[in-house]
Amino acid sequence: MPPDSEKTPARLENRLLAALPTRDRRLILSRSEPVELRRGEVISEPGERIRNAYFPTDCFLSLVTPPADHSGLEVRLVGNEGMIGTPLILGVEITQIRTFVQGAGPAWRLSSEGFHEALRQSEALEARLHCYLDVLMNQCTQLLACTRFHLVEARLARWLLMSQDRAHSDHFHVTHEILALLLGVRRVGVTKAASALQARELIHYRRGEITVLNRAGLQGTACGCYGAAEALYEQVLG
Amino acid sequence: MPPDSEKTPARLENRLLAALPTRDRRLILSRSEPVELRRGEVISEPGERIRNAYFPTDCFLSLVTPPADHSGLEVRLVGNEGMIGTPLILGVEITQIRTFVQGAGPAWRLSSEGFHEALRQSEALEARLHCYLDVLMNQCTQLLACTRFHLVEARLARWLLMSQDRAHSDHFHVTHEILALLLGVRRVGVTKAASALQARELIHYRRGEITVLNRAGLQGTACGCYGAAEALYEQVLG
DNA sequence: CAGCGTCTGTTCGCTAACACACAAAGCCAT
DNA sequence: ATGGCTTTGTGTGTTAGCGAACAGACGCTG
Repeated sequence: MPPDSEKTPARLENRLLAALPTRDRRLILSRSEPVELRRGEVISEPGERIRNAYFPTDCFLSLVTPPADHSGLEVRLVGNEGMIGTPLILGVEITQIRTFVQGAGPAWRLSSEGFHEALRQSEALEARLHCYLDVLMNQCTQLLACTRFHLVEARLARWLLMSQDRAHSDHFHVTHEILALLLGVRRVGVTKAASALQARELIHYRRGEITVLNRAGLQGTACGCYGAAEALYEQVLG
Repeated sequence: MPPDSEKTPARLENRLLAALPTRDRRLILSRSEPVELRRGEVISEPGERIRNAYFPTDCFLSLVTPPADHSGLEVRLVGNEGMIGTPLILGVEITQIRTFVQGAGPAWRLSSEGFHEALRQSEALEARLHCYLDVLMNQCTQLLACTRFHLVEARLARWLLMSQDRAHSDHFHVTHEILALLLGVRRVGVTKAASALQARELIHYRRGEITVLNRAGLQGTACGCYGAAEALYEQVLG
């Protein structure tokens, strides 16, 4: 279902938690506190210890490999369908990637200790997060092929669609510069692809403010990876 | 340590299992049977149910996204440092990728039921496999950047080194055609890169038989991803 | 030893994306 | 309103890798 034109005012839930039995959901929410994440806020850097887990409710974040011998590359976009701090599920407390906030908004936060307690006490939570991990691994291999074979314009269209889903709005903030970092291409490449999309009236943008005008058109331009990744999630966790 | 010039005759163990306490190792080995995998043998296809888990002892396998709108692409190379059937660790019984044998040799095989029993009864096994999963996820993101940014010649050199490690020999079988499928490039691209390496006397090949002549030289040509991926494994599981 | 399939080498034209450099336009603050 | 910063647009030349097609070399098998 395509999001409404305006941000839905209704309170959003995190989809990993919403599907749990009431008891289990209470168990984890009782250990959580609501926080507001600001755009650009950095949640983790490679090599750091993971202090908190986050369950986004109406915000979304990018996980990227930081610029090293290359320019940087997004490996995952997480909204209220996922969580931040997945290594904790496996008992690992060190992250290898940078996480930063793409779209500002509320999330549940709990300490790694609190998360572990909840995980030990709720089999339903553990089972669901295990399924989530499997989806992530498969989405990662999909992203691998996508990044290798598909053109920048298609990959950009895909990113915009995913972002629209996670923003729950057809409007969100992101500059060409940032997109270049996420897609692993030059900023100029983004400008070229984006203006092509704008020329076809699929999107409109202006100084970092992007609006999706024609979602169906974007889907036609995006590679099949868009639908495939979402379908996999729905099939396992939906 | 570089492998010997000839295949080591000593019986190899699977490194995930070898590090377990004796009790736990017995637990899982008692449910396993030794099998010989033949080169080219297909272990799984996308969408299939996972019937068995495998712990390679002296063989190695490729996991690939099958050719779809593109040519195919290797997502993982597994030898006696890993296992086949990782979704089972998360309680998932469906695979999304093709698995086939790259280098023939012995492995332990056990049914998915047997694997689950062992997993339930051995916390040490579960903990170790969880760590393995975390390593895999990180290696996948690394592969993503590598595939995006590095040149074919460097990626080929990396693959040869990884393959040499897993073959425990400086000689193994693989054609340019297969390599093209694994690296996600045209066969011609492999031929070009491989002849460059051969011209510099780093390798020798002839009709699918490849020999590594100068490992240090190959390492110089390969991208840093080679060392990084191995180091991550050693750090967590070594 | 004839024949066929497999494997490797080479060529030609093409294009997506690169690197570098600079211009213009919008927005904010002093 | 002016100067400075951020964001977007454009232009030139280069390159790695693509697609398609073909030729030679090796090795097995009948």
